[in-house]
Amino acid sequence: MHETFVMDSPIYKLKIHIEQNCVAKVEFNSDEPVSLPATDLGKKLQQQLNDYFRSPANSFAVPVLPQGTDFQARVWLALTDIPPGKVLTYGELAEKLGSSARAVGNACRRNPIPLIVPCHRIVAKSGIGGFAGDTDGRLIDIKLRLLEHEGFGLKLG
DNA sequence: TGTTTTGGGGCTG
DNA sequence: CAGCCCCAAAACA
Repeated sequence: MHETFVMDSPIYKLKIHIEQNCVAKVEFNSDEPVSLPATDLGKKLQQQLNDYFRSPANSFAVPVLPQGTDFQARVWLALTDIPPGKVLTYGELAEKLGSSARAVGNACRRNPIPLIVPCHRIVAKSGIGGFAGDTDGRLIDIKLRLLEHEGFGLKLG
């Protein structure tokens, strides 16, 4: 089972990919027209996203497609333990995992499901860090706006 | 402000 | 396997 839909959000247009009844990928660069989810999971996720944008305290509870190396999976799982309104540095998460900041950054950079797997809650000790594979531009702006939505000022960066 | 250390991952032979 | 390169970091001089 495979479906893709595009939804609008206060932050950006979101393109959601669903495979094997799991969320598989999220993209922010869709210029395609908005389309409606067809599956139960798609509808549920759309609802959760709307709830999140209404209030950041609403987090996500959806199955995600197993992907990546063992280490990447460990990092991505750890990300889901960070609640809205909290941020960790790459180094702090690395310490929890017995790894290094550089390696954690590598894994975050390859997170296929940004926002839902909240890699935006990881920042550099000095600076904003990257988002969705980029280190500047539009995607960093989205990261800043997500963090702002979750209660942080625009001082990061 | 450099420079070095660092660990995961991809690529090549 | 080794060797080499790339990185969303951080420590250090």
